[in-house]
Amino acid sequence: MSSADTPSRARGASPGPQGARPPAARMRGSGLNRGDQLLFLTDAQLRQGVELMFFAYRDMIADADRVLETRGYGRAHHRCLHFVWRRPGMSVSELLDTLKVTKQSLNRVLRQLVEDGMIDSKVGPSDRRQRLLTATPEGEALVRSLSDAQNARMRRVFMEAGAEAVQGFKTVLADMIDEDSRESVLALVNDQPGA
Amino acid sequence: MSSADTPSRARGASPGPQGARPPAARMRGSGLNRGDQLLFLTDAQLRQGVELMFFAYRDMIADADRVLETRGYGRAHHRCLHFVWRRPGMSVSELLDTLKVTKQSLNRVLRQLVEDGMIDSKVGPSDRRQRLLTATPEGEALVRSLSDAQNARMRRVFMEAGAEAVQGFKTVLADMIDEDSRESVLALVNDQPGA
DNA sequence: CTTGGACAGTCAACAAGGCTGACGTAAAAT
DNA sequence: ATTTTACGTCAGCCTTGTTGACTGTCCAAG
Repeated sequence: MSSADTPSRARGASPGPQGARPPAARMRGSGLNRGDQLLFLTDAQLRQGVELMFFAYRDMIADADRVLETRGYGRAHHRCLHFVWRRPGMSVSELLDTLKVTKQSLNRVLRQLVEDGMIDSKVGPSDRRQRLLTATPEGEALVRSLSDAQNARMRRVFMEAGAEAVQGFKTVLADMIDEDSRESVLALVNDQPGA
Repeated sequence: MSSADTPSRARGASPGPQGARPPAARMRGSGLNRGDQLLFLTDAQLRQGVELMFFAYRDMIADADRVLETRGYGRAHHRCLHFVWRRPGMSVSELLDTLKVTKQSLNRVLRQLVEDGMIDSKVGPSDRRQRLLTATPEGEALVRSLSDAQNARMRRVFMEAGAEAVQGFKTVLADMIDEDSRESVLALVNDQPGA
């Protein structure tokens, strides 16, 4: 079924992942639009992308884990609290849709967070079936300390990589999101908190 | 070390991945072109990076999950089998180090994979304490169908984003890896399978 | 040689956080 | 008014993470 070396023709290429090695053949100015270079997208190159996602995610997550551990929370609490903070007043089902987990998984950690006073849950005014969620001041404080941990890494990386690389990074990640949810996800991601 | 032309000042920043909504502070028409603007690395921009990693990883992983489900395996099996396939003959502790999980988590799934004939485990010839792991033909077949699922997404994304974006993507991810393990991880990632 | 420590891997028991299914209640549809 | 649908909750199961105790192997000091 597949390919050891199926080169699918594409524009795009990336000689080596990190900037440590000098870019091999760049082929600039080939006369093609947009990404410019026409080159082979081998399975090996795609595999590199997947593996890099794994390792980067693994290490990025670890920053927050260290903070969570001191509070007795896990990753599930983090995700839940983070998005509630991002969208104050969101309902449980909106949160479910964002996290793509089941109600029960969410409910367990959500209940803890409410009991612990990190999240405030109140019955929806127009639709009383809903529970509208908001982060309390304590919840916000925790979100902030979690963000700080991860932002430190991000800040270093973004500075080292430079603006163009960061732009590319964001473009690729945005494209990687399922098309169904992409629009709403990007609306969330790009929404300014203070606004 | 790793990167290209990195100024110490925050050069960088990417307004938004792609416009689902033109975010505030776009600085368009400032006379500086994209990539060259010197701009502040705000917390909001860092937060976008973290959130995009979450969503992209979530959806990327889902591709493989669908395949795994049909075989009765989970993500842990996937990771384990994948890296054994990448480094035939690797020992259990090397694998532990790659995955950064504890022995027992690994051992459970590893045992299943060995029992199911996906991985071959043999005593190390020079050091009989070691168990050297290799993917069997069946294991390789499974790895391939898992890769196919994820590569389809990667291929589309890489083509759509273009070569430069892909380059930036890989640069940023590589920088995001813990410095301690970065070198060895990149050696693994960049290692060509057929070589 | 042998003994003690370090290292590789295994096994047992437990916790976190996924999942499905059953259920009560509120809103909508008939 | 009654059925149907949607939202949130509760109970129970399974995967996969963790720590701790254990076996077997290697190597170095006595």
